[in-house]
Amino acid sequence: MARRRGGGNRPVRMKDVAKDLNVSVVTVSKVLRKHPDISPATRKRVLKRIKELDYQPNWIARSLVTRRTYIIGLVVPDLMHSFFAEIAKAIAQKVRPKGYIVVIANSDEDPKSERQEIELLLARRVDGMIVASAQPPGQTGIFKRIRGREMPFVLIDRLFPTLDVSYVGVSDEAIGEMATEHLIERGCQWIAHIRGHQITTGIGRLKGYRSALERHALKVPDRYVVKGGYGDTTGYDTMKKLLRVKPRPDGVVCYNDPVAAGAIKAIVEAGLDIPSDIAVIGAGNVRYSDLLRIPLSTVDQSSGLIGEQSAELLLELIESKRRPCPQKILLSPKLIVRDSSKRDGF
Amino acid sequence: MARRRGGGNRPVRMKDVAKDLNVSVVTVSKVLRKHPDISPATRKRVLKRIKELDYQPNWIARSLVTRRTYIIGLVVPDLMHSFFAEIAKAIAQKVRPKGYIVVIANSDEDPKSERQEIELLLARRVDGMIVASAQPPGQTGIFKRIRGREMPFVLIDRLFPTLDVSYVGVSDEAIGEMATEHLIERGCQWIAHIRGHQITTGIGRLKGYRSALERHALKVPDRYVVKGGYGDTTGYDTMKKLLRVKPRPDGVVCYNDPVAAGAIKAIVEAGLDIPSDIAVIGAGNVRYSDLLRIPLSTVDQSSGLIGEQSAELLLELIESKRRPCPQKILLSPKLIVRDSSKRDGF
DNA sequence: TTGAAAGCGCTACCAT
DNA sequence: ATGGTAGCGCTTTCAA
Repeated sequence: MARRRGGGNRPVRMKDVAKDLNVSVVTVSKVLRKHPDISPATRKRVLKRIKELDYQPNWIARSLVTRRTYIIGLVVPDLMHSFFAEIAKAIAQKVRPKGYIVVIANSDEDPKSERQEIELLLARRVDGMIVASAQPPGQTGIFKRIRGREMPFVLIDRLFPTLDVSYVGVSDEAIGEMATEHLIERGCQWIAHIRGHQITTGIGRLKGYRSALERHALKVPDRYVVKGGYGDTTGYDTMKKLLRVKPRPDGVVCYNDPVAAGAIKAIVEAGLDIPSDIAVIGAGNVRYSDLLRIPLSTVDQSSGLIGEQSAELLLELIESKRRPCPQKILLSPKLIVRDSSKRDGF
Repeated sequence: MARRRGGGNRPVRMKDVAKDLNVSVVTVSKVLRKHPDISPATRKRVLKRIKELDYQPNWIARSLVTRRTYIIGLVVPDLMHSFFAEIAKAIAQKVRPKGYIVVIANSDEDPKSERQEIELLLARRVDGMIVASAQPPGQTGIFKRIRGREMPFVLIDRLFPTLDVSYVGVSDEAIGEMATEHLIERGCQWIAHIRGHQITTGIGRLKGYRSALERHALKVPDRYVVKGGYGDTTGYDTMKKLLRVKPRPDGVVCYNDPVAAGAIKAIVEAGLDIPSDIAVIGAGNVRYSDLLRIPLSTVDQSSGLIGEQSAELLLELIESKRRPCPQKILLSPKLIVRDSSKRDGF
């Protein structure tokens, strides 16, 4: 007994368990995989010895045979953005009970780096991938490559409409519309938009902003739409410019919460009141939005749900023999009203 | 040629490359691992065919032989806290060039869940682990287990002094001292402390707070130290209590930035001015600290550096034959002065 | 410089 | 219900 514990201290193998019990390796293997045709007596003996020896199955060896790694790859533009961190967390939670682990890759919002990360995951033979892509709208080559490898994958957050693949996210157009609609209801007349440079999501929100205005027959000149970029600080600088536009905007729809936070700072510094002079709304409902001096109204993108649903979709793709058709899940945005937009209507 | 591309579309193997070229599998293998004794001619032919067939080595098979997975496990209490997200990012960046991928596990600040995650990584035979532990101070069993498995690992952020293991982080005592010292310099007399419940880091910062006061012969009664907990909102409630203490504190050292953000909110709501009535300082220098209405002074813990250094340490442990002795790296905290503490001294 | 053989630890398949 | 055999795709060793 207690063999292999000497020189080298290598981990216990099935063979060791089997030998101790005078059964075959196959029997042990079957017990581990809960195979039905094993007598209760043998099963018990095996289980007992396994515990005694602290045996742990070798995933690598198993993977080699089954061609399954039980690893899921997640590619995000920026783990530091709490939106993606939350998605990552939700995914990990969802797949863990099924035995999968999650490898997170950062693309840093760079298309090329994203492609490299995906190649790496491909080479590692993960069982499936979830990608919030930083590719520009037309660039779908990498996704075709993934599909060519017959690797299950799900896109999240950033939609590529021309592509027939599974997707989970919130309609950006709906986000833009909902935010704008809200400010209109609150009596804003001159609603500006700080748009994101991130083409795929930025365009959608801009479109939503425009269609909401249109529906309410509000004419707002183009100079009310300004580029805000993506970073934390850009909202600040952009808002400063916006304050010089005449007539001064009385409402601002921001691409996302970080941008909105910057905008708020600029408005307050200019000595104006939020929301009575200018109402502000963001998108994403990131964690700290409530902690800003003026708590920020926002459109929630239910990041947790995105994570859960995409994980579920992916597991289906992985575990079903016949590949189900790609499915696009559009989640509804939710309006969160805080102080930054709490002004009376007319 | 182009064999194995038919039924099933299984990935190309070394064998396929070899057969096409009339060389042995071993030769191909050697080329891939840059083994010296291969003629330049053969090498070139092999490389060419590999590219043509888009061959990718099977990591699983390789792992089975070499007993190396090239996977590193990272266990953090909360990926949503940008402090840990940044560490994760830095680690991934550091180890990637060497071919490692990183699996991130969340413990949700729960000791038991952390132990389970660690067990999982152990079972997966990762090459090494980096953990920011949520274990209470005395509980070192799980670390001994990791060591028993001869698994290289590095502790970060949370130090366990009784344990002789590698560690990278900032001295919590130094953080507490630096923050307190700063408020003293700015002329605060009645400095309160909102402490964290997180025993291992909370205790250290509290200690630093106390010793700074002592050095300056400032007597501050115990009622100036209150429990703030760990979440985002607790700083708010705690600060409210603190405002009723007489004489009213004119400075608050907060356990971390999220707590400080809540405290700021409470102070402003009470109609008091920051920093002239009360100066506030946090710790962690999280991303949004600059975006709060009153930009928050803080003690930076250089999360990026923690990631880099711990990764470096771990790689050393993994890649050196003879295990180097455990090394404890204490990084220096850095003071970041923003508006929340910018008041004149006396 | 090249390659045949053995084996990493497991599972699949088919006898018994 | 149990087990022998044959791999999975690679690296290692050693002989040629």
